[in-house]
Amino acid sequence: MTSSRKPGLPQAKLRVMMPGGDWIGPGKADLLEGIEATGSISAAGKRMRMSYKRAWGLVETLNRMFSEPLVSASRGGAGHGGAELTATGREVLALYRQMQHRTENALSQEIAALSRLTDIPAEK
Amino acid sequence: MTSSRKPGLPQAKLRVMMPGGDWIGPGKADLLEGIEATGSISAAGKRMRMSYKRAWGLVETLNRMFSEPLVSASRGGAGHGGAELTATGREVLALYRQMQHRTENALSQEIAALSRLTDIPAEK
DNA sequence: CACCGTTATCTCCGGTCGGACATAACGACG
DNA sequence: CGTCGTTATGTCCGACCGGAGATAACGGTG
Repeated sequence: MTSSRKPGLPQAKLRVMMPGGDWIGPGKADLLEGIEATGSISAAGKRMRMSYKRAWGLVETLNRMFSEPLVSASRGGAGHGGAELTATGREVLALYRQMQHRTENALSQEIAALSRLTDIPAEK
Repeated sequence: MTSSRKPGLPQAKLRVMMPGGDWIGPGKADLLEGIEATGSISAAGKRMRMSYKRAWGLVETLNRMFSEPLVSASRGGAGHGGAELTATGREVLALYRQMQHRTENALSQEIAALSRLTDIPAEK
């Protein structure tokens, strides 16, 4: 062994700034995914250990960001209320995941180079 | 004209998470560039309309992130003190800019698709 | 040895963010 | 028509962030 290194590789995260000044990043993407998986804003928030207030605020922002809402929510009713992604919502989520994968693939070279710069040079 | 759109395209910003929990994003990259250009932490901060305290804190973080400092600063002396990028600093800055360009190129397709989702559909 | 501009460090403070909690509305269902 | 779980909305509060400003250290230079 000639050098040691902090555990874990550098990791690129993506934030897509939208024209209105809002943005979508890993947090909102995960929340969308959680809503798709659980059918509920509060459950999706709970999964991420985030208060309902915050989860609801993020959804409100997401719904403002595009010309059509990404999340459709309903109170009461058969399933005692719930939420689901709209077609636009699924599309935006898929696009963000696609962007994530593309960046990961595009940056592996530089990630490795940065990781080397966290090496602790061996003793002379 | 069949649709209108908010001005400006979506824009991807990159945040590279480093193993220690710190990260480097557009702000720290611009600050490094400013230090390289001005030879001073305070001048670089001023250019970005940021307090010296904040600029100095960012530099401290940057110097902790890698195995060698990115910025070398000196008080007093010939030029009344100043700061410059180390070789590692220049390398990290170049790598980040490279990553920026690669992501821009890799994501143009999805950026365009997201932009279409901010269109306001034409009247029927 | 005083001067200079920058680095380095401190305190104070206002704005912001998010959590915790409370409350109400909702609407099908039994 | 009461029950239920969720959405929707509010208040209160502590944590954190960053700016403003003060102060000192530094070390060549004149």
